[in-house]
Amino acid sequence: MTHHAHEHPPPAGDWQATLRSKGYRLTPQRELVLRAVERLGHATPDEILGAVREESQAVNVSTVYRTLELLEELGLVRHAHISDRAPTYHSAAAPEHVHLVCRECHGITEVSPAVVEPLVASVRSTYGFETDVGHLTVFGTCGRCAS
Amino acid sequence: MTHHAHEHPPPAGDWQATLRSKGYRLTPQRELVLRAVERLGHATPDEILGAVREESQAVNVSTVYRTLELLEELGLVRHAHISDRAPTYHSAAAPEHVHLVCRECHGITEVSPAVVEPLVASVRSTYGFETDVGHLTVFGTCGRCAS
DNA sequence: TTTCGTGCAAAGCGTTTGCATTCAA
DNA sequence: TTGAATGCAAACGCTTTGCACGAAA
Repeated sequence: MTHHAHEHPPPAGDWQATLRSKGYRLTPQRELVLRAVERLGHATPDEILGAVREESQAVNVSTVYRTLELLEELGLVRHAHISDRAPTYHSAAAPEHVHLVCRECHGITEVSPAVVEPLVASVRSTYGFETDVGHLTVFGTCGRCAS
Repeated sequence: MTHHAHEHPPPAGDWQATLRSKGYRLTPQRELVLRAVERLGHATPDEILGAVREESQAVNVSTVYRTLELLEELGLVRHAHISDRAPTYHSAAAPEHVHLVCRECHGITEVSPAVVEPLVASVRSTYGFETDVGHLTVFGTCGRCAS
């Protein structure tokens, strides 16, 4: 039996059931934050806050942080450390991917998890280590900047 | 001709020449910080500060930060993001390695760069991307915690 | 009605900066 | 002697927290 970092990515739209099933309440703020994360793609807490505020409703910073933490715990969103600054959040419904981040131009390339499969298999068999592929960020220099 | 993230790891002990050759001054603080990084292995700026302070000489936090930045620019030290908190620094003289970090027990396993070679080769040929192997941190669940 | 969730404001942590002083060259 | 490096203290960016109020259930 194999292990995966996140075994049950909940179906999109089912977030209401996911919240309720664990006894959490359904609030407009939680919906707004989740929608913003889905819409923005890779966004920092601050960007999410900005997006939510444009969306007519005022939400507090601390609510954004608390909500992101909750949504991540529920497996609805995920985060990765793409810059040396704030982490970025994206929907767990989005296909899992690895980030290539260029140190020079700060460009981001999303690549298929297939690329890291040999690595995943290797550390699994050697160390029993289960890689969190969606969280993986590879730093380096992109093709344009390397030349 | 192959590429490496850092082609000229300066010989240990040659840090004085490395500093001088670029017009930087030799100060006791710089020596203390470099020695602390080499001694501690993987240490945060704060831990480095503590270690230096035990070593008899008082050094300011800002000097530690400025020195680490300089030493990294000179290729004498390197950093990786092992926790969600502060980065850790280690000597560039140490053999390059990849970090496996367990989300549950926070244990760190150092593995050979050979493990990521397929990944490195793949993104190089597909995207022309040159991976900074020494900076790579793989998050997941270690064998003990997974079982 | 009863908690849970939120807003607010303050504090927290890690890091950076401006400026006067010190010291390597 | 002189300018690079340091110490100090203040500010910074991002995140967390305590507490009173508000609103889901």
